[in-house]
Amino acid sequence: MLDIQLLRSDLDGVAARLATRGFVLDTARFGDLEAQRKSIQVRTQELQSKRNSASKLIGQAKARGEDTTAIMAEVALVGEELKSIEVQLMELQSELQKMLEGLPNLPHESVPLGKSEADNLEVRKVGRMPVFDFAVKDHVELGESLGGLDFETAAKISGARFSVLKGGVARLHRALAQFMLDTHTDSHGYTEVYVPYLVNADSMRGTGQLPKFEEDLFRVPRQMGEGGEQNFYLIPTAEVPVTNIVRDEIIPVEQLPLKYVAHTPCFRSEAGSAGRDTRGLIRQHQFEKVELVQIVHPDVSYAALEQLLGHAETILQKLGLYYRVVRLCTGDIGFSSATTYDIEVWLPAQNTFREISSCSNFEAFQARRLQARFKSGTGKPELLHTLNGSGLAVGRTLVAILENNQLADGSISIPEVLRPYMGGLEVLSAN
RNA sequence: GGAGAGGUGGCAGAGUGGUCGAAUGUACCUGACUCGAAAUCAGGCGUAGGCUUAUACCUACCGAGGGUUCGAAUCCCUCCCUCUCCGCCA
Repeated sequence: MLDIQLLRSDLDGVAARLATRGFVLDTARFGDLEAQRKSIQVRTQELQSKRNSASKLIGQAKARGEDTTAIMAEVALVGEELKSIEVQLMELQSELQKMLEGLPNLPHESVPLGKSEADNLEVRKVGRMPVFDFAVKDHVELGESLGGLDFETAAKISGARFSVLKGGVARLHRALAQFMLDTHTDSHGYTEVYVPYLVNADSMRGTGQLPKFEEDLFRVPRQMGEGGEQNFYLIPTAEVPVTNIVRDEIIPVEQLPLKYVAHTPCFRSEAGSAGRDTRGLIRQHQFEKVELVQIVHPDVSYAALEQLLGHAETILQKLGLYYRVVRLCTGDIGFSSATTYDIEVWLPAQNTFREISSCSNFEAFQARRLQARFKSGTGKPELLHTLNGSGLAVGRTLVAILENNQLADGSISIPEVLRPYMGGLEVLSAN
């Protein structure tokens, strides 16, 4: 959420910056709502003040045993007007709130201008593109012939966009997650957290998934007492529960930065991506991810972003995967993000790079919704900055290992760093 | 699932219709005392919003939402959460 004070003081400036990411801010409507809000709020507070002081007088008069009918008649009139004007004020404020919640974050000045994915900026390529002296197979073919990937059974159990992993492939998948967690906790200073996979609407609102992106989520209705109904939502990323750890909290400045890593499943409805990436593990309703979250002082959030990006890259380097880092342009960054780097891994079977991590600085956008603040000594509480990044998407990393490490006979050479997690296995082959 | 207790400021904890945004303690900040510190004493110390050049002033907030009333932390209704005991259970 943006600071409403900023919209009041520099509406056109905000509109211009939002325009760079293709968002049209209805400045006339905002100005209109604000003007109404202002006059009605002033009037409301005036009336409340009148009522309060009259009520005080009544109390004092009664204490002295005096007659109060005259003043009570007077204040009754105030009450009438108050009742209707308070309703108006509430409606206006919820209109404004709705509008505000629908505004995406302002891109940082350094974000390259652009309309779409095509305008993203390649920052660097790292590693060496693997060369094969045989025809490469894709991960589906490899996984199935290893007896470790079964989409038909998954379709029977659940439907499209689910998978069943078996044997060595299932273990490799687990090994990847363990390796990532261990690396981030042992070498990068993150604290491992285990968090709920079902969260409430407040948490989804806090990180920006709600109200705008409800159709991307799996909602789990929940019957409460006496006809009450509330929803749980399956998390689309660990970002949601982990970042919400600091919702409504005031963190002492000396505890910063908070660095958390969590390994969770992620659930996405993939509404609107029908027909895209239907083959294989690339786009699933359920997948695993190791997520890095940092909660930091505003002064250091951009340094923290570079650091976090480096932590994610380390995983790829240790796995020996070829990848590139891409700076997303204004037209392609996510709703809540001020700056985003994507890491894309090389997939030889597709002859292309595919996203395997996304690292973002949200600045105070999420913190404002979350009321996540820090306090130093005597100072007032201030909003924190929040960041996160995948470190990495486990399913897609598995795809990358299968495809990049395939041998001519369809077996897979296990990266050295994973072997301790695989009982020392060096090559994964059928049976 | 059954029975009970409770949700108040950073924390602890008073407050059952009228100067209560809230006693008191503690933490924190400032000052005095001290060579310095501790102890002690004095003062300050919630959040959000409005209006304002600025002070000042005003409004809202005592788990959430609704209601009664001239007036609600306090009374009524609904919901949520926490704790204790019993039962069941991975």
